[in-house]
Amino acid sequence: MSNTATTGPRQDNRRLQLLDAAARLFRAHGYHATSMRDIARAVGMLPGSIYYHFPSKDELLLTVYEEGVRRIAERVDAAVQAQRQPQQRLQAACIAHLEMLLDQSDYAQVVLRVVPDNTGPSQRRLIALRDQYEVRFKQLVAELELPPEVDRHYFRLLLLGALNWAQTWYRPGGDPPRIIAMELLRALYGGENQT
Amino acid sequence: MSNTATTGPRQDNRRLQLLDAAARLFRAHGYHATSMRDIARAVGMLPGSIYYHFPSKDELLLTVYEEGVRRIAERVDAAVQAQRQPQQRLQAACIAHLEMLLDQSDYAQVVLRVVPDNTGPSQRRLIALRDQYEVRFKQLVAELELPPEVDRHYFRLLLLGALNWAQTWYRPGGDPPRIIAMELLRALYGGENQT
Amino acid sequence: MSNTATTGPRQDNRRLQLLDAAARLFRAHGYHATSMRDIARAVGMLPGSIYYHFPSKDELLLTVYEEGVRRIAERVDAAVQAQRQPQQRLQAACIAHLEMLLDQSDYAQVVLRVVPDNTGPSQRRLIALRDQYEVRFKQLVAELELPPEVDRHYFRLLLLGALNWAQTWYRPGGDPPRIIAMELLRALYGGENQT
Amino acid sequence: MSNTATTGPRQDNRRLQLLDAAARLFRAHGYHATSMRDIARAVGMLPGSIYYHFPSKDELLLTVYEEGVRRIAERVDAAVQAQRQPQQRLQAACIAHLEMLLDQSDYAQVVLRVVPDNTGPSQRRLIALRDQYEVRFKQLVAELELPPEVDRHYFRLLLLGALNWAQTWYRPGGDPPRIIAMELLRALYGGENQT
DNA sequence: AATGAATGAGGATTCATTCAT
DNA sequence: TATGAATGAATCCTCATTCAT
Repeated sequence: MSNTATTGPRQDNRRLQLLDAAARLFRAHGYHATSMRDIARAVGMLPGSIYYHFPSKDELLLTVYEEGVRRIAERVDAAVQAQRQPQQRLQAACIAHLEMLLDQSDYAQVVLRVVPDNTGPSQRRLIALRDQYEVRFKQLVAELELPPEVDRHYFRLLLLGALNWAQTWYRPGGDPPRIIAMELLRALYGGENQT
Repeated sequence: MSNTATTGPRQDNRRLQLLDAAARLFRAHGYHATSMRDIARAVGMLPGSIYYHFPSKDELLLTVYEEGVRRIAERVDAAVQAQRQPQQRLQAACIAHLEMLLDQSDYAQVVLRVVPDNTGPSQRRLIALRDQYEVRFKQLVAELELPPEVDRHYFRLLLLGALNWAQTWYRPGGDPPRIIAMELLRALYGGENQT
Repeated sequence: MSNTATTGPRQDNRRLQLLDAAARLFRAHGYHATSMRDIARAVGMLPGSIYYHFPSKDELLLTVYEEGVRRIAERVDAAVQAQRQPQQRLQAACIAHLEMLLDQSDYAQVVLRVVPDNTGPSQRRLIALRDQYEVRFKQLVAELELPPEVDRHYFRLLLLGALNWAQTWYRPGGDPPRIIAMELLRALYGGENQT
Repeated sequence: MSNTATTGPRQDNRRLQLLDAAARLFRAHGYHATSMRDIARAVGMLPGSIYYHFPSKDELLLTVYEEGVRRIAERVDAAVQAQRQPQQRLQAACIAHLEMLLDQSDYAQVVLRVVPDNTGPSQRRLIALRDQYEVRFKQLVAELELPPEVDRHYFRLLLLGALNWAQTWYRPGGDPPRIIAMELLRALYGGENQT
């Protein structure tokens, strides 16, 4: 098990700085284009000093991933629990998901941006983490009323794909994530089923 | 302008081999994880020899991108022109798009898989190429009959996002791309508007 | 002078553990291939903590060397003193020497295995320690009856070389050290001089 | 198969320089204490440039080993073939062996000096090379007339051990290798069997 | 049209060691 | 007695690229 990002009893200050910097850089440039030197420089350390806190670049990514999943899941779960109606539960999830994804958390963005392919020995763990998060949406879609000819599997993939791909075209300054989420949902539901 | 892959009166044999190898490797491992050595080895050349054909790795990527856009656009355009009804024109486009993206063309896959971020000086050109391709969908959506409250901008982003994200979860052996495209569209249209 | 391992009125527990671990690892992997980390891990310490007990890796080696010489000398001396006849005194020395060297003491093995070359500033001390041990054999050979044309200097080098080199080809499970020592001596004496 | 050290049709100049430098440094400092930097500096190259000629440090060692065995075997075989009598054939072998070992060839010295232990993935090949060389001595000893109670296996180990260990105490300026070899043999044969 | 040989910078990682606590 | 955190230099090696031939 890799260490969780949440600190122990002590301050563990630099470890968190390190993790933050790694998340920011992985998100901005991808895994391969980010060097340990870059990360070290970002926190004012020497490259070798990172290895006191993390045994490898791969493990650093894994820890960022874990923390990313933890954070986005927390936010989405909280948003969902505040709603009763299936339709609104899903909407709340989408908004929270997109806000984390576009605006707020480098950690969460890494989870979707860094393709766990040829990133080292933790590949499978990364994929498992991602899947473990997406299970929520499987459930939310299951609760939903949908026309019988709609395959819920593809409905979920349609929705998540559209949300996740927003990372690609989103630019700060346009519509805020909340609006984007709602517009995408409106486009999806068409005229019917409106709240 | 870098030459397109089809340019050149002569055989230009090795150049094409080189492009094919680059496309295959960029698609499989990403830009940063693919080295010039890898590409050279794949065509039985020495790394230095690539530079007779291409001035840099960046330019190699750009050329693959251009060719990718050319190929997917060609296929999509042909599919669209075979249809008259807006609904079916869009459907045909989606199917062609997804087939290229998932199954058929390393070139096309690179266009979506390699995030043009910190991949070198051609960043902007890459993004422009991608955008230039997506214009087609803007037009196809414009022709479409849609409920008035649906924003056509977001409708397009929803659809393309869902299609493009399929790269992430698609595994050969599951439903073929054509079926996936149609299921996603059915999930999008819900019960209404059926052909 | 660095302290010998037995010095210290107190328990000096960790210091001894440290030496044992260092001896074991130096013997198994050599000086350069053994890191302070390895040694620390072997006794459940952090690398920095070693420096409370020893000022440097070099000094650690020196101490192991000293202890190695002390131990093998002790054993050989005891074995020799139990015999009267020159021939048998030498034989006893060879057996004790080989048993320590092949089987019993990591410390003793380090003395012969780690070539004191570019191992740090103690080089000369290490060589001196080794020489100081070998003096015993000079004496044992001096007592011996030998044909006049045999140079006692080379006789000693022949014998010690053969014994020490056994480290190279010895594998546990073959003849035990005692037998090896006696067979080598028999090969050396040929038919004559038999006890 | 690693490349042999003997040049191809071209000059292959730097490769040989590299091999020479590696042999010299491995002999002088051992494998672990010699860095690629050291080797590069010795031939006026940058460290990375070595990798054009050799794929790894381990392979460099392997090639030196191979060349070392080749050279010493060649010399020893030539010396042996010039003699008829078993006793003198062995003597010639010992002299040649020791001359290579002490004076002449860094390559040969590496074979005996660098313990193939924790030196990387070629360990077994290194040991095999060493064994393959020593087979000669098995044969030479087999031809020899020896008292029946002498085990020829141990006789060979005695002899080779004594010769090889000479590396440890030999200092230029003392008796030359030829004399040393003969003195060791005289010590071994005692008064009898003299030529 | 390509090779052989190299460059120089940078890749991740490990080293022995330090020192405030 | 030791730890936690770091240093600075070095480790082996790979990178994209160059250029005379």
